[in-house]
Amino acid sequence: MADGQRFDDEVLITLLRRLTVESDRFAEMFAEVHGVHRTDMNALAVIMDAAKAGTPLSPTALAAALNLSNSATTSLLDRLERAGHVERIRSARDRRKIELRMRDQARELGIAFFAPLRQELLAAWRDLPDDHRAVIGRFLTTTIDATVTARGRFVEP
Amino acid sequence: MADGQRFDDEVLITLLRRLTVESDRFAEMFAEVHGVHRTDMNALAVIMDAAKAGTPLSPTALAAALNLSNSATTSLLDRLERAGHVERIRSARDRRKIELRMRDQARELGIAFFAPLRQELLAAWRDLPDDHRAVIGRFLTTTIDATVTARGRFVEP
DNA sequence: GCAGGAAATTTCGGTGACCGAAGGATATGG
DNA sequence: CCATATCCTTCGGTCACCGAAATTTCCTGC
Repeated sequence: MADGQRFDDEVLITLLRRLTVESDRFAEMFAEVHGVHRTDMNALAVIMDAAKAGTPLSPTALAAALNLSNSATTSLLDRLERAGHVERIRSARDRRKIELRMRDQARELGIAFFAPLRQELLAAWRDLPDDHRAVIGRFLTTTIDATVTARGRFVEP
Repeated sequence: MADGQRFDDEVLITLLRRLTVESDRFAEMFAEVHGVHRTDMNALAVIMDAAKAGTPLSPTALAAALNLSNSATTSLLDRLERAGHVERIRSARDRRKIELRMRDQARELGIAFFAPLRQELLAAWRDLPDDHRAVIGRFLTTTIDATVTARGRFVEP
């Protein structure tokens, strides 16, 4: 019965909405289980991305990325430092600046976060042939672009 | 150069993550522009879904759906009622109960929320043939299921 | 038909994340 | 060196949220 379904625009939009809602729930549940806030998870993700890119992150840059005030970012970093996820290091060249370094603990938390989801996703996609992956990849890319564009429309319509 | 890209598991996971991040940002920005909280948006979505299903929603059921305490839900409903989005109606049969009714204003807010995004998405998908839509639809469905399963693994592993 | 308990919601007091403004500390230009 | 800018933190206040107690209404056994 399932295979006969027509995937018109409405159905795709509904599926997209369900996907984002479920992803959100997953992240929220994970944060709750591990006793951290959603904001903290997002902050760790930003810091981790910066570490991957080799760019040491500053509190101000983090605040901008999270759309958060500087003062709120200070207490966020207090929390993360107290929990042992992050280290504040005064820059040697400009001693006003602070560089944020992740501790291994946080990296392990990130892996623990994604491992179960990752495993399920890989299993779900195991039999996808390359041409289907190409279709899906282009779909995701254009959909991401559309979302970004739609957000831009609000800021400067 | 884009068409030669290989969409292996890693690439798809990255795209999926970017998609959820961008969707989140879109919702957050919309909430901020309209002076409501994220929680309020989620609450309106739940209430709207219930209205579509024809099931009048109670504050307690809303609290459960939002994973929120009853007292927090009370003040949330105070906000929504004060803003004119929702109406509290005492149930005629059981006068302890409250039924939540959406006002047209909130429905219009929801439409205003989705309209720009919807327009962009439809444009992005305009030329998708049916067989591609089927591939995408199955992908989204299995991915949603995988996410739900992964969340279940945490609760009772 | 009424005492006692259950159910649905609200009120109350307290906690903590967040914001804006003011306050150091360090760097840079004249 | 003094003035100004930059970066971060501290401070006081606001508001969403929580847990527990209070309120209103329903239901059951006697």
